[in-house]
Amino acid sequence: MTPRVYSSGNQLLDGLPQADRADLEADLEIVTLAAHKFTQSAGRVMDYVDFPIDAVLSVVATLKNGDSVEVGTVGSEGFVESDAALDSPFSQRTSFCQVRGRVGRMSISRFESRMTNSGSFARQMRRNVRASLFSAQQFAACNVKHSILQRCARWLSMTEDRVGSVEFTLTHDFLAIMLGVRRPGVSEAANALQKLGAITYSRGAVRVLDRALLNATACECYQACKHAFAASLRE
Amino acid sequence: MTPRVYSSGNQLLDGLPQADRADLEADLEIVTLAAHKFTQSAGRVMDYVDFPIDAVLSVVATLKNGDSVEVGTVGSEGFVESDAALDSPFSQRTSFCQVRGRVGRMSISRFESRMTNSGSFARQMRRNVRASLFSAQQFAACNVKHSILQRCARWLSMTEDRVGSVEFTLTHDFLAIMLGVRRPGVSEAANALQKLGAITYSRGAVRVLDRALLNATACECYQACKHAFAASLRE
DNA sequence: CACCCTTGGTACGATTTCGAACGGATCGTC
DNA sequence: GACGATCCGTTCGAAATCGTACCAAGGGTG
Repeated sequence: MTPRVYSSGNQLLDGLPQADRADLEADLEIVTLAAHKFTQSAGRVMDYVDFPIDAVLSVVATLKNGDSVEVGTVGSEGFVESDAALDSPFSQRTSFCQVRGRVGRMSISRFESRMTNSGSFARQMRRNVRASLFSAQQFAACNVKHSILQRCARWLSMTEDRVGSVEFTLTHDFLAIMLGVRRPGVSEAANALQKLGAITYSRGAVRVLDRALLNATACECYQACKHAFAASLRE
Repeated sequence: MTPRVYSSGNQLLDGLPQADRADLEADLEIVTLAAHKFTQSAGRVMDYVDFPIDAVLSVVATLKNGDSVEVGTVGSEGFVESDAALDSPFSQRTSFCQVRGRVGRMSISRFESRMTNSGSFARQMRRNVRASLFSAQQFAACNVKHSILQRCARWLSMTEDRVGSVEFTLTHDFLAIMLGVRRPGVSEAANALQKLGAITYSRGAVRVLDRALLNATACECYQACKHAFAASLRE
């Protein structure tokens, strides 16, 4: 008989050695987040760290004029916010729930305690930070080199992977903010994707019809980030 | 009589507690890098880590079509490459010397040994990674929201701070690659900055005439990154 | 001094994206 | 079933940026 091992639903946690997972359940509060619910604020002390289960969180950089641009997308492959694994209780960025779902929430004190007391835990978190850094860098290049259509397809591909469902809710307006472009720019791109047969789109609900086509329409940044996160879980 | 304490010229190292600095000299080889000399390659094992003294290094993301975009600038406030502080001997990105000068070079094995054996060393490195992450995220937003003129001014401001001299060498062509734009785009912006009286520019040599004006022409991202790196050294 | 190579000023039309606005369609609510 | 709010398709001219190309000036080299 195999021993029952707690499974949180977050890949980062579930990839930890059994010793770390044994007492994990007590440190995690399962919280269901509504779409657009904020989870961290830039410059504020973090009270907790979130390990998404089926929620998708977005990390954004906010400019002085109020514009926000997405600088990271986090699903069950990661956690929010990276700063906690870099010896800081302050979040440098704002984050919120992009697609409704559950997260495993750990108090910052328990997180920090695990960081100091478990080498395997600390390494697992840092490997994820590494992928997040890679991802932010990739976005920097992507934002200046790829078209709105490519970036839309990239975003939808990344989100589909994280949601784990071909359908999820998202308005053009919101996606435009994430990509740092105008709303009609997204509408045009979304329409093009619809005409291609890659997706259908209706009143804030996306459905991916042809995943391969969607992925192929996305720029290389989709695969690059996917591989970076996969590698960070594997190694 | 105050004890003679080794000073490397790199702020990150010189900000370490005395215990860490005591035997630092033996682990550092002072290397003078020529402009455009590569120091790390994406996907390759790192042999060493560089702590710039008066050199300025650039970290770039390279796309499949060969285009490179700068995703990090590193002077004496930091080190290259962050991945070493994130439990990985592999560099995720390519880096090279942007402005000729000296770096303190430490073998990856000595670096890793210090990371495991000195908490203060590890914390100092991770605080810098945190600033690098912030910076990469800021670039992502900047690249999609700010004009070429603003980004040129940002780049020149950042580099002037790191070089520690009002004059340094840099061609329009190279700056265009870093910013991910066309060379004539940079020429126009550089010309505008020259007409404003912020800089002079001639055959690959920039001279900053009016630092305040240059900084003011730059987007907020200049100050944001500056503060992030300053805070990472202070805390 | 003649040459060549690097550097950067400038111009061209093409393309993308912008900012702003209008209007139609769908949905929830009363 | 009427209403208001949300969502999105579409359009407009304006602006930024692109890709490409050509040429002039400066500097190094032989």
